[in-house]
Parts: sequence; C-alpha cells; structure tokens
Amino acid sequence: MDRNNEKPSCGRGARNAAKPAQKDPPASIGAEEDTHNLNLYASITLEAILEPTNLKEALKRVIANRGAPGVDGMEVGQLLDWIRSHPGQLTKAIKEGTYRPSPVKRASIPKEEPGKFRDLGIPTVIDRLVQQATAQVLDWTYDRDFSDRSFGFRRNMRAHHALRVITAEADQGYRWAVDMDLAKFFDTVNHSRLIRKLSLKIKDGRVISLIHKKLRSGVQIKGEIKPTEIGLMQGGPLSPLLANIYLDELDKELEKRGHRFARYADDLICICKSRRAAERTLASLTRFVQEKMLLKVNREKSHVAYISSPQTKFLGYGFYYSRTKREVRLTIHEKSKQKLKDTIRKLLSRSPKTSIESVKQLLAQKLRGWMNYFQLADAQRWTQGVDRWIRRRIRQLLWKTWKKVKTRIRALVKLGADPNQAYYWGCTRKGYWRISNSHILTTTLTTDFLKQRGWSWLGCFRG
DNA sequence: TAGGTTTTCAC
RNA sequence: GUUGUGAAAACCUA
Repeated sequence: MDRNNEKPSCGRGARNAAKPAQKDPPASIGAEEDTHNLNLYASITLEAILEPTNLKEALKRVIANRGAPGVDGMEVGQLLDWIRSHPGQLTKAIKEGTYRPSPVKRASIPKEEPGKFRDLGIPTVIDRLVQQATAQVLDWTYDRDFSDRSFGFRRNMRAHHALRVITAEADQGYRWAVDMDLAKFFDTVNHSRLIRKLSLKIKDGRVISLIHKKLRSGVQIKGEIKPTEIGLMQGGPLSPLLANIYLDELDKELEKRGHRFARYADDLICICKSRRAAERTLASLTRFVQEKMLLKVNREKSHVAYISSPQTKFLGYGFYYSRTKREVRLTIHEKSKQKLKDTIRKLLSRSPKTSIESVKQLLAQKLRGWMNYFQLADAQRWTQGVDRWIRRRIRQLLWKTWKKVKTRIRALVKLGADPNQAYYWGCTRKGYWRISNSHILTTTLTTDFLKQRGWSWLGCFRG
C-alpha cells in the first residue's frame, strides 16, 4: 500500500489534520473502520451504497441540483414521488443485479472558443441518484490516497491552494512552465484500465459491476442509441471521481520523478528550472501519458513557456514577475477579464424590464462572486480598472432610463395627468408600464386588474 | 448551531 | 437546449 509514501514537500502536508471535521462518512464505513480496524477498502460494499441515510443524502442532492431530465423525461421534481410510489423497487433491482442504467442524453454546449462544443451525457434522474450514492461512498475512502497536488473535484481543495503552491515554487526559481493539455480527456478514458484500477481497491464485485454498467450504458443521439466502448460521459455524478482515480497514476509518477506540478482535473502545469528541462519533461510526459495511460495529448495546446508569458494560463489566472517586489505574482488572465466584461455587458444591455434597483442588486451580487474568486490577483490594476468600467456603465444605464421616464411623464402630463401623482400606467406592445419616480416595471396585467386596484388609466402611448 | 436561496469560479 | 463535481461568498428562516 502506497498510502504512507513520502511526498515531495509542497508546504501543506498536514491538510487532513488541519480540518478534521470535514463531513461525516457514511455510518457503516465509520463503524467498520473503528470496530474492526480492517482494510478501509473492505467497507466499499453494495450495502454501504444502498444504506437508507446514504440514499437519502443522494436524493436530496439530485433534487437540489434541479438538473434537466434524461432520456425518460422524468423531472427532478417527480423523483421523490416516483420513489414513494415504487418503494424498494430500485434497491431491489440493484441488489439482484437486474438494474440497468438508461442511456445518457447527449447535449452539446458551446465552449469558450467559438465553434467548439463540449459534449455531455445527461443521465436519467434515477441513474443520477444511484451514481451519487456510489460516489458518496467511494469518495470518502479514495480521497485520502490522492496526491497533494491534485486539486480538482476534491473535498477541501480549492483552486487557490493550487495557485499558491505554484507561485511559491515559481519564486524558488522554477520559472519554466510545461502546460499539458489532454485532448478530450473524458472521452478517451479506457474502460478496462479503469475497471482494473478500481478492482485493486474495491473487493465487492457487485460494486464493480454496477460501475461497469454505468460506463457501458450507451448514449442516445436523436433517438438512436449508440454503445459506449470508451470514455466517461461527463455529466454523471460519479464521473469526476472516476477521472481522479484514473489520473492518480499520473500524479504518482510525477511525484516519483520529483517534479513541481499541480493538476486540476485534466489541466496540468509542471514547472521547471530551465527551458531545456521543461522541454525534456514535456516530451517524456507526453510519452508516458500516451503509452502508459492510453490517453491523447493535444500537441498543439501543450507547450513550454516562461511563466509570465501570456500563454501560460492556470485556473483563470496568469503570472507575472514584479521587479520591484522581486517575486512572482498572480494576475487575472485576459480571457477571464473578457468573459466578465461580456457578462456585464449582456446584463446591462437588456431592456429595462426590471427596475434599476434590481439590476444594480444583481450586478453587485455577480461582482461579489467574481471578485471573491480573483482576490489572489493583484488588485492594484485590474480589479480597480474593471470596477471603474462597470461604474461608468451603470451611470450610463441610469441616465438613459431616467431620460425615458422623463419623456414618458411629460407625455402623460400633456394628456392631462397630474405630475405629482405617484403612479401612472401606460401600455406598449410588450406590456404595461408602471411609472413611478424611479422605477419602470413591465407587468402583464389586464385592464380589469387596473380598474380593480383603482389605478389611473391614461391610454396608450408608444415606447 | 442547523435548514434553505442566490451569485461567482475552476474543470 | 445546460449535466456534473469541488470551492467560496452573500443573504433568508427557525
């Protein structure tokens, strides 16, 4: 067992000790560990997965996600009713081995780069439930064996940790970055290899078979069902964990070679002291990944670059060297800045169906989340620059809508309205405008409703 | 302290 | 048409 391996120092080896109370493991696992002190992996059983509390937890999660339905069309809102009306049916089918996951529904969503799409497979809500239940059990035992330098999809790991580790080591002279991109990682995972890996630790054959069934459940594209011989469908609750299990071998190999690196899902950065060393490791890593891991390396997107070059992008950040402070610092990558501007522009440019106040509130909410993530970057230039840009946009918006309100009120006054009255109503093609001192609201109201509430009706006018 | 909602980010 | 995991923040209710 390689659990007690000496790991290359990365400054935070005592992660598990620092936060002991993460989340309680499923009851059966904890009990088994304490009373019998057996091998931890012996507690990955079908019974642990099907335990009522575990299933309940999984059910709550699936419903809370409010995800779209799979091929059978069942909504998450119907899941609870289905379980209630078919008591014990699902667990019985799983225990007897007659449970077969439905094929996943194919959906293509556009990626950042225009014209490129990311395929994802949406399982049925029921399949999501059983996957979630198994993921909860597997995660608890597998997570502790993962490398300290694997940061994606893991409990108590955040992107900020990875960035701190990399900047700290870049400061120690590792300034040449190997950026490795795995081409379509999820789609190229080798099934038999993954199953073999799982069998090393999971002794319950029924669990292995359950996962195997999930891997082989086909994909439905336009009503036609196609089998899946390779690849993990991204979209299942279990997929991220399986990805980490598959790539764990890569982490271990890099650790063995003593490299400074960080991996976030399929995004790998490895930093070296010289350009020659970086190029050498890129070549040897490519060989390792393609021959041993049976994955594809995207040669066009994998490259060696100096850490402060605009090419190196890690988790939305870029790096630069501050001459005055004499250290490597983080900055927000161009792509991320552009993305923020796009979302803000979209939010501000849509017609004022809601009040200005609520738009401002929405904006503040969005910005809070954004700033929170990019707080590691130098605030000096960028967050302030973006802040100024947004303020200017808000002022523009306010001015424009105020102008609209004023012209509308003037038009109404011409028609004989009292300008001191609180509310006026008008109507456009899109709906009714309620005009008060600072708000414009459209609502779909009927004239009867207006009469009922005693609001003044001033006839139609154009927007 | 515990339930819930929302937003953001990474992949 | 938008799945999934992980993380953070703000708020709400007892």
